[in-house]
Amino acid sequence: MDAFYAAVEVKDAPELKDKPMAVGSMSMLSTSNYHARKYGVRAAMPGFIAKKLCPNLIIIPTNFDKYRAVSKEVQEILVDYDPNFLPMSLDEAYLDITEHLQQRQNWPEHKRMYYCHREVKENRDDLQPPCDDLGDISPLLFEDSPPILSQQGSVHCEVQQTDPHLQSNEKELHQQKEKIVFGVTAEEAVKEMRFRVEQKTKLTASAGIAPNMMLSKVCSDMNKPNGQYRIPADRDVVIDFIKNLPIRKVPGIGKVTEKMLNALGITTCTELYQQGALLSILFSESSWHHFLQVSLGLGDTHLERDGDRKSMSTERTFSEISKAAEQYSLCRDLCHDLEEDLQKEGLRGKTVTLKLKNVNFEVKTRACTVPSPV
DNA sequence: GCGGATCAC
DNA sequence: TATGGTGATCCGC
Repeated sequence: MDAFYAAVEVKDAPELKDKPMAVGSMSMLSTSNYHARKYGVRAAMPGFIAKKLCPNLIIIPTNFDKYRAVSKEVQEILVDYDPNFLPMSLDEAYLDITEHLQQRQNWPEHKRMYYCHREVKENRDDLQPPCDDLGDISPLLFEDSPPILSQQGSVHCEVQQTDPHLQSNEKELHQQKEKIVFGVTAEEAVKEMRFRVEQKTKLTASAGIAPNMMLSKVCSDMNKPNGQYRIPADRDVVIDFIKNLPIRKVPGIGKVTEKMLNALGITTCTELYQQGALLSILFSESSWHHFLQVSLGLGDTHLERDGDRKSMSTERTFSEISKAAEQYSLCRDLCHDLEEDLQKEGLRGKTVTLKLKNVNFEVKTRACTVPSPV
């Protein structure tokens, strides 16, 4: 989902739409809308710094319950394409649409047909002119260059307008429907998926289509926001795509690894491959193996669902305190919170770690076993 | 087996 | 004023 938390908040408070805004607090932002990003305001940035970059930034506190509810709506659509899909967070998931595509080849048109519903207010003297209501309408299908319909490969996609008179005159609103038929290719299926998500939630999503998870993740960033990108299952195309790909784009290669590889003169995946011998000496076997896989465009093709959780923890950042009583009090609060979390999953007799964390120092209690009952 | 480092979100 | 919280993995010891 594009700028998910921010998009949800803007949807619920349309006056924010054209303003730079972010979700989070003065201490930490979760995400920002695209207006704010123009100023360099990014996720994981402290709000007070974001404010220096963009003094007009509006910061909305997080409403996780809302995001969870929207996330559920989206996931109800994803199930149709892969009942075994793998959510990575509230706004991101992997799907294996191999089987869906096989089925889809034989689907008659009506199973790939959707009505684009759009609420149109009747002209009334006490209402604003209808053109001012366009804010309610999906940019997806009604902007001058609609991203989904104008993308390559959309030739299978038809848009027809039904007779508006058939639907009109229902109280103050009438439904103006447009019929859309999606094709049978992977791209069409994914466009359909994103179309349904936007129709249902009024939020846009981006997608990557590729032969494995690593590549699809990278692809999903290519045409963000509100776009998609496909790498066909073709060795030459994959190699070509990987060739100039900055290693930092690869999931699993973070800031630290990037710096280490940069120090070796490695910036792209081609260089990653070329330095294989050096890497096999400097890094562990498994790291080297991972680098090699990446540099060849290889990745997991199987969506493995996580098993049981392996740990549960609670941590809190606090301002510097030196009084023992206050420190103990914090410990007790942490223990209490962790106990509650354990209760929620009915976990007892598990090993837990309590962690006290401060900017300048970190105190860790030893792991202990939660008595049963706590 | 543990803790530190790293990473994703 | 002010830089988060949770879970996973890898690796050295």
